[in-house]
Amino acid sequence: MRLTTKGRYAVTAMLDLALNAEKGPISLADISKRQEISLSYLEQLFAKLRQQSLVSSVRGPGGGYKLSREPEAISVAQIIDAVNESLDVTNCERQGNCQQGQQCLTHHLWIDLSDRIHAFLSSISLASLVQQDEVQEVSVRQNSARELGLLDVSGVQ
Amino acid sequence: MRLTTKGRYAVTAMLDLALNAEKGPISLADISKRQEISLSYLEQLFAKLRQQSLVSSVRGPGGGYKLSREPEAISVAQIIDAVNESLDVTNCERQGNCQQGQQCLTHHLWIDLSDRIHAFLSSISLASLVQQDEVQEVSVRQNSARELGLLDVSGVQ
DNA sequence: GTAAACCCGACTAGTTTAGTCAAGTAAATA
DNA sequence: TATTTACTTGACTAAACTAGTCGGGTTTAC
Repeated sequence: MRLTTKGRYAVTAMLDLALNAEKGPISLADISKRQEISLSYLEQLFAKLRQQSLVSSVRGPGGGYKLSREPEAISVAQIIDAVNESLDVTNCERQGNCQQGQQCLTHHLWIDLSDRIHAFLSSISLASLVQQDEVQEVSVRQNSARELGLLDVSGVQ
Repeated sequence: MRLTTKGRYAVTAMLDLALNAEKGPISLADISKRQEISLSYLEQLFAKLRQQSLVSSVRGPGGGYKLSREPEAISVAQIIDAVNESLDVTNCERQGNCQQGQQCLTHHLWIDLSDRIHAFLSSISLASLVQQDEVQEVSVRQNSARELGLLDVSGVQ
């Protein structure tokens, strides 16, 4: 299993989309500024999110991305899966052939942990994240800082 | 967060130690054969396990490693931690300075997931693994296959 | 027709994993 | 005390992956 910035960026970007949904299509440039994620990298991630039908795109000026389903119907697990990060912590991809075609000593333990991680992240939808107080606060901060021009966003990272 | 063969090997090797404890010190060569883990790699892992006082070593002929505590007092989380694999899935190492010194949008989510993974693996001791039926079965298989010479272990992987 | 935005593929520096290899040191037994 | 077994340490490495960059497209609103 890996859970790196790739998966975290994807979830963060999708949450940004959910939070700003009422503004119409959101450009990757906007997400890039608000969330401080490289635009080119976002393009890579959104290519995969689009392939998995989690977002749809609108081309041309004023275009951008929007969620292709209700935020209630998109779980964090689905997003991480879409960008090819696996939540599986077994070595054998759950097949039980970890040692000469048979189960290794700790197979059951890793299956169990994988199931718990998956269950947790499947139980969390974008909609439930949007409702959290912490998320609301950060979102307000991000939007106000930007509108007030307080952040020098130009060349940062 | 990473959970790779490094952490899995460490847990497997420690469980092997717990299962074969009554035989006295267990050599890395034995663990290497039973669990099919490279001897040199085991040496690296056990150096770290010893530094964290999870095992103690006995030198000389007939020597090897043994658990330095009761198996009830060693958790899977401790073992993974000892070999420098982090169970933390945040980007900021829980510090909350993920975005320009303040929390990123998904900070709380990753803290929550990290806590759950840690709680799960902390709740599992070597002793509780030893008692599991699946583990018992695999252990019996490993020992009998070896004593009967059914496994060609020489050049495999 | 031009600019805003998405789309796509090639490339890459750096890090980590999962080891190998070689040269030791410590201690039990003959 | 010689020998052997086993631990100990450190240097090295191929392959894979991450987290990007770069350069060119294409689509569409105005």
